[in-house]
Amino acid sequence: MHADTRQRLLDIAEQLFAERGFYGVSIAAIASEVGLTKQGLLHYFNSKEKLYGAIVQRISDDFQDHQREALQASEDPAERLEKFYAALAEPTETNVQRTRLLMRELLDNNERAAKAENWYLRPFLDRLISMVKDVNKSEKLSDAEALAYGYQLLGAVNYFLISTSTLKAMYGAKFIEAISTDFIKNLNRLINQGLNSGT
Amino acid sequence: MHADTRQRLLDIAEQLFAERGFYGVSIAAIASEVGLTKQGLLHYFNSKEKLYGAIVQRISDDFQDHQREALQASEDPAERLEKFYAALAEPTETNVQRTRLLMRELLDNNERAAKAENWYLRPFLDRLISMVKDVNKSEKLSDAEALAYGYQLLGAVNYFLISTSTLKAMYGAKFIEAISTDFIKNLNRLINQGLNSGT
DNA sequence: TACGCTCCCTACCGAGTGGTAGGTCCTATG
DNA sequence: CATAGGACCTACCACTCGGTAGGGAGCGTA
Repeated sequence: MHADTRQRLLDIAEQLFAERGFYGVSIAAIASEVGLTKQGLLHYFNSKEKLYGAIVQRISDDFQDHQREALQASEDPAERLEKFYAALAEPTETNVQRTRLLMRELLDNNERAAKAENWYLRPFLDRLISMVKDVNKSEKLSDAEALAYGYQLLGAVNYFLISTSTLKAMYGAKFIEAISTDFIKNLNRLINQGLNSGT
Repeated sequence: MHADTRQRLLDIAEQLFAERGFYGVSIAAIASEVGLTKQGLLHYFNSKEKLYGAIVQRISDDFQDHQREALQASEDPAERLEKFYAALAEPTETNVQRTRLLMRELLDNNERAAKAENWYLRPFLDRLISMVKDVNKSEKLSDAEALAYGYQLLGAVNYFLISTSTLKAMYGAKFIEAISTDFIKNLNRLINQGLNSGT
């Protein structure tokens, strides 16, 4: 019961973990933000790791949902890919937040990478590979080529998303908004040109 | 004096910070790795922040040195850009390590972003803008367009670098090596096509 | 010999960490 | 009305954190 408190816990913890990282946030801080004591939190998730894991899982699930939606959004594979990346690049607050968190996960995951065969993003990437391969079937891209290509765009989008706040402070909000526009434009160009003009 | 110990301190701390993040490493852990006590470390850098700052500064300086070298490596602006990104993408251990650390900095910097006008990467980015603009002068790219473009490639390269270890665990080392080859190939194609085929 | 300086140590501090033990209140069910 | 269990509390545990105080060994200089 009280799934409400549980949700709020996840929401706020997600935000804090995204901003400060796993070691940068104490469960006491999270709890107090929700209006609980540390032990109130531990009542729902009996360790810090469990809480963190639940958050990553939730994000991963949502990501795959969005990916499935993108698959059904259009008939044209190229357009599908465009929409997919456009959705990823959307500078929503929660989107930026989650990208930050996943980026941190990717960095921290390095240590425990041994168990990464079953990494939560595996199905996400597998689907990405097939999406890319669908765009230009005549070329018969290998899985490696497709992933290399899809990962470049993924990196471009994610890196830009987590940079915007810093860039804004550096160059001013207006300048960065201009960049955001150019960014998407450029991205779509890369998607279409990159895949249609041979290896 | 004893610049030797100081260097070893910086080297090892850089490695640990890159792997586990600022809050993930204690100065005691760093010191013991070097063969010192915590207080031996504090003799050289009288706070954790100072140590971390020195590391970021050192990386930043080296990056700009490499950038300057790239500028003098070739006469052709496009080729210059190619070499520049190729150098960034080199999967050296130290290169990967430093990319990880800088990525973490970028994530953590969000909180203290207010003071980012003088961020250590500012000159690096400014130079990048002019490098991109040099490639196709006839088009007269705006600064925003140039940065959007340069940043996409920057993100693609950096994101891929920090991902390799996880990807290897997921898809196997052989597959990822294949991707690395395709990655550079693809990157160069993006550099040339992206800039020469109109907005 | 005396002095001061660099390098590095042991001992210690206050604050904060994740987690446990045990209890109280509230509500739903019998 | 009794009881069981979920939700949440206070109090506390053992431990780690970054940082300070102070001292000692080895050195160069006077």
